[in-house]
Amino acid sequence: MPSSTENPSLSSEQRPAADALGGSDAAATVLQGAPAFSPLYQQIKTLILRSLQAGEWKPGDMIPSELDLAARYRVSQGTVRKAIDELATDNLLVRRQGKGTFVATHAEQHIQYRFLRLLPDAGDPGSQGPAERHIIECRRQRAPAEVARQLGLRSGDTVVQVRRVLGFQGTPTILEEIWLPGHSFKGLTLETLSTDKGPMYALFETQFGVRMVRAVEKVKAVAADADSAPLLGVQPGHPLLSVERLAFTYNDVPMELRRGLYRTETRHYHNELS
Amino acid sequence: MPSSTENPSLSSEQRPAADALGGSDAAATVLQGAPAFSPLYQQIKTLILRSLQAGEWKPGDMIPSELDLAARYRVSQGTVRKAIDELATDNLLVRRQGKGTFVATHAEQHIQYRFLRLLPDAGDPGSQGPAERHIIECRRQRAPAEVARQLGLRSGDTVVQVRRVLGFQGTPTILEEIWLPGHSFKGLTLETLSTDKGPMYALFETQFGVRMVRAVEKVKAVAADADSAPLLGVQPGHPLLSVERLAFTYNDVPMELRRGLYRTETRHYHNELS
DNA sequence: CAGTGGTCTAGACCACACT
DNA sequence: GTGTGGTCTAGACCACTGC
Repeated sequence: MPSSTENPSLSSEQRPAADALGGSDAAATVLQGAPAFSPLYQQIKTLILRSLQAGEWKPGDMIPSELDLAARYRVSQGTVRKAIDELATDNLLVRRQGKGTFVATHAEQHIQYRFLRLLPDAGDPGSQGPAERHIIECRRQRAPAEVARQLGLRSGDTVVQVRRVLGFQGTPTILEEIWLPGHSFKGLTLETLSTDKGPMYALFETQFGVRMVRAVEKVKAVAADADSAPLLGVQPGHPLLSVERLAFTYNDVPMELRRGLYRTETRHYHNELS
Repeated sequence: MPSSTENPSLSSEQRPAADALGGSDAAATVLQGAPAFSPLYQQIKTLILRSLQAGEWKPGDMIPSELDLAARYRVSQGTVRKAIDELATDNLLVRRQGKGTFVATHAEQHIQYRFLRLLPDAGDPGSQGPAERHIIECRRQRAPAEVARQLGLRSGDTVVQVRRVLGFQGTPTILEEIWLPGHSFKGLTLETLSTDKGPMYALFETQFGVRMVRAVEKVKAVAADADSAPLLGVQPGHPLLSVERLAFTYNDVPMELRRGLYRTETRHYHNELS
């Protein structure tokens, strides 16, 4: 135990929360001007987040126990607990009683597609086996202006473009166009994608160290055009769901833009509101 | 109020009620079969929920302070706190520091439509003022089989059917068909609906004591049919978003079925995934 | 000022998973 | 049994709101 002067009323100033136990300490940060009050557990949350970004703990790994972290950050278990709680509700960590707390991953999640909201109208979702996948193409090119804008790239930067079709029980159902920053996805090839089984986001984690954390989608109704229609086996003009997804890594950095066309004759986009 | 509000029954197995928790219990009850362990804060949550359902505290009301509730249920403040925390993340309660904890309401929420996910493609959501509303009809009838099924009614029970159009800046955009259990919405008329300003869900709260708590939606792409097209000012065949919403009150009781057709030329259905 | 929710601590004990 | 997360308590103090 360090200096017995660990007095309980540390809340008035920002606690440095010495990262390693090495004890850089006592350097109470002075809150000048604007910086609003930030509770300790928020600071802990940020520190944990930083370790996640830095790859100190990788997807699927178990992170140190609450007591270990409490010792490391020099706070009580309850404070660490609250930080982890929030990270868990954000789906960045997964708690498992009796075992430990783990870094969330897109692999090993018994739900095949974590972000895909398309469900069959009837029957349970798991009943129709995995989707059939056909990669149409995978090439590197210069980012179109709109793509660059959404991915936070400079217009002209290299992106990887992937096109593929997903089918269920022999019926082509989803046509997707995916753009990824070339810089972060060096070496992604059609070969890689075609060979791989399992969710694409799992591949991104294992092969490129990129973990998608959250996403926003814009959904519209559109008519199938001459290009898309044959790939989905419908007539031009057929109504399709257009789903544009922007997915983010840690720190709200956009890392993927995905434009999908969904057939919804026997499936629907499912959403829960509260 | 009279002191009749005594401690409603907590599961006796783990809580000897008032006495010191020294070691007096150990009443390791052998409940075999189903009844799994239920933490105290969950029981508290259920009790609070019950009070909400019973209307002891109405939407907009302030509920008793944490310390009051802790005394009432004979538990610590922390336990009440955790119960309230969960109810707050479920959007059933709203905490306001320094003021109190309040029952959530659809009125007074600066967001006009709590469940409506349709946003303009560009510009901020609040910029285009309120929607223009036209009630087409409001009548009582026997529930079609499918409607009855989803609302948990017997086929043949009375339902209120409402049809209306919402427009933005002069453009009809949403055509909705709404079914409500007749039993819970006695006295709902076209007159009432037309006169009222503000969200329909707010009206439901104030006039009928029905608070919608959560909802699930099924979204599809469809083609405008001959009936809908003129009401939305589009050609038959025009692609529209079909949004079927089932909304629930407390206790997951279904209370509204709503089928909407959305024009999405300049708007999109927005969704956040995590 | 008093009252409310919000943070933090320290310690006890319970439930669960592995070995 | 040991180690993990999960629950519960009691008490202290902080931050915000309104009288």
